[in-house]
Amino acid sequence: MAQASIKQVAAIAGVSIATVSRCINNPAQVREQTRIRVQAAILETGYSPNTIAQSFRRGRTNVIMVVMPSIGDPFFTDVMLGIRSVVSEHGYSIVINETNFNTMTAEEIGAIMVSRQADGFILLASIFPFGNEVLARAEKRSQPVVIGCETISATLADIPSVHIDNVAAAREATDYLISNGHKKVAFISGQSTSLLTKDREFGYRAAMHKARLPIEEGWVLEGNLSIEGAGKACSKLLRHAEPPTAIFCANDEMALGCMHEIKRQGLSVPEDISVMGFDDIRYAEVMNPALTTIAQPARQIGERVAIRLFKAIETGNQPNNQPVILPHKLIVRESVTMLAN
Amino acid sequence: MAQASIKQVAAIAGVSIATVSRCINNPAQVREQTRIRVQAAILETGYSPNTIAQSFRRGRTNVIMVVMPSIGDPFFTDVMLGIRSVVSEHGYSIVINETNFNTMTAEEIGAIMVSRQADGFILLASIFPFGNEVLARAEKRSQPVVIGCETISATLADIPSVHIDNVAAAREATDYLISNGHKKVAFISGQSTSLLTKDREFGYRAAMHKARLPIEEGWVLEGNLSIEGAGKACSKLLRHAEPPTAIFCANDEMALGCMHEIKRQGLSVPEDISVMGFDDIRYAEVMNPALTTIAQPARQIGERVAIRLFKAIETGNQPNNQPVILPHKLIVRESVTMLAN
DNA sequence: CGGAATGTTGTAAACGTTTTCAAATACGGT
DNA sequence: ACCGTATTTGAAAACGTTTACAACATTCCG
Repeated sequence: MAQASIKQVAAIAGVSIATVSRCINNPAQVREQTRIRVQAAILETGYSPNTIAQSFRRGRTNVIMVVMPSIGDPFFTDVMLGIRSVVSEHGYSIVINETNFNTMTAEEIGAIMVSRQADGFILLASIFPFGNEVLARAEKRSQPVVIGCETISATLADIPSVHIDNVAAAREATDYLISNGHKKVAFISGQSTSLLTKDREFGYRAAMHKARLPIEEGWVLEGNLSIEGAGKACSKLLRHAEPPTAIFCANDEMALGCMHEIKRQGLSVPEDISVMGFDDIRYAEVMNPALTTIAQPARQIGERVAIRLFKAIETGNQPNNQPVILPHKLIVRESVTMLAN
Repeated sequence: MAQASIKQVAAIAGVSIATVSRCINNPAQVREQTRIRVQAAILETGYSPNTIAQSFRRGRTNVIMVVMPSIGDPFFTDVMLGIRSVVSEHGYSIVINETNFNTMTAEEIGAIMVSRQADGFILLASIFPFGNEVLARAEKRSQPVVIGCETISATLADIPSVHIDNVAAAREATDYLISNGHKKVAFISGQSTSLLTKDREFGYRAAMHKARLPIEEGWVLEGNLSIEGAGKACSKLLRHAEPPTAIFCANDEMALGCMHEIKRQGLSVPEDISVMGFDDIRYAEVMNPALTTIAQPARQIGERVAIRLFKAIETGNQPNNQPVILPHKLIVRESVTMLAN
């Protein structure tokens, strides 16, 4: 037997479908005696409303779509924790859409957003070049968009966002390395499409410049935010004519890749070379040596992003576009040490 | 201006909505001259079909729902890789539903599945007690279900599944510890609701028993598949009157937690105590010492699960219920060493 | 007891699409 | 030019809900 519809429930209970609908959505409105009859019919048929039909009719899905680089990234997973807590408080569900670390084109993302399966979007990935066009379409059907973690290009400055000050944090991290006597500091960035890691690179360069330290050709490399990518970059760094004494990675995952590669080459962290990460994922503390890094308030970012989104959904307006900047924190552990000389 | 509907496109192109629909879904069926006019109208209005309406009308969502313990778990993330590749080949999308490591009740999961938002389900989590009732409902509306990784309770034996032989793998892991001279081997399991880790515990017990090695009271503890949970369990183990010389963890995440705790207590792996994991997540190799563990063919599991699901979707039948058992592999690294004595 | 006010229910329209069926048109062959 | 066939199109129904509106029933008050 196929799934029961509201019609069959109505027939069995001897009422109209409107009454059944009211029993479900607004029980107070229907007489107790009727309600009991309908409840019985629902139980008997095993009826449950067809969500698709509901969404269709209501013009509302009660779904939030989160666009993120990868579900495998522990940092974004922590952000999701915050998002989820707020989203489920509002009785909404989450649909996750991965960009596979930004390899999806803006058009692909746009196509997905356009298909109207969500009432709002949270963008944790840099979608670039991300046309205003896509956002205009989202706005056209009043689907608010909030950006988390990522900074965004100037042309899209009017989209609300929640993130830390990546430039300042990277500067602080680099300063810490410098204050530990390191003069030769390398940087491993993310993909060139990731504006967020560009900001971190900018902070690194600023700190080096301020300390009047040169950045040798070949000290700034692109990992792809992965262990493997960083391993390759690190290997190049170690073979560099002027090898760095410290490596600053744009995320922890890459820092782990570096540490692994350094060990593989028979060197050790931090004795031979210091490594600094970014994000403070849960594996950072567990590493040996434990990873010195910058902590982001991941969960809190998630919460704030979601809160802003729901404000927009509920008021029907895009939230005000002032970016929310949350504090970061340098976490000193064992992977960076004072340069002996 | 709100989002254009098919009606407006039809009006602009001077055709019926049926023709517009055909232009999108079956272009060969419409005359080129007409098609061009319609295309122009689509471009002009920025029209894109309302997916909700399509799903509603078609009675098909083109969505697969994956129920998994946590998106933060690197192992399941790898399984997802396999699932995704197959699913997107079929032009379907994925909706992920987390059980937060099985803290969701079977009723909650059931409610989600029941809401008919997906054409099929992949269960990577042990949902227990998982009533036949829920599955019956899924069957009623012909939504096939395939289980991955998890073994399932006997009563549900007729659901198709894809997984490794967890009992044999755990036996092998334990045998490896024993063959390294370890006689005092502890085991940290997952939550009691996780049948999968029960199987691993069973394998561990079988190997110990076969080697005529006693399992002291307090050697089998419950972590909750997390770093923290394992840390606590490990700490108890280290304070045990008869402390083990090796700890076998039901997953790698917990093995990392153990290694961290052991280090925190001023001991070292593997000199003072050996640690063995399970899953071979990408962090296992990066650890220092690198983690000895059992590798599961995660990606392949994902692919096979998805393939079975689509076979069921396409034929309209539940796939045959023979479980597919994929091979596991012992990965020897550095965290287990021969017991000196 | 009349009527107003309130409470409860049913009818029917609407949401945007796909699809069946029939009608209309084009085309090829004589 | 005409018929038969193939191609192209349109009208209308259907999917399962929610909801505006109207109708009916009940209660309350004077």
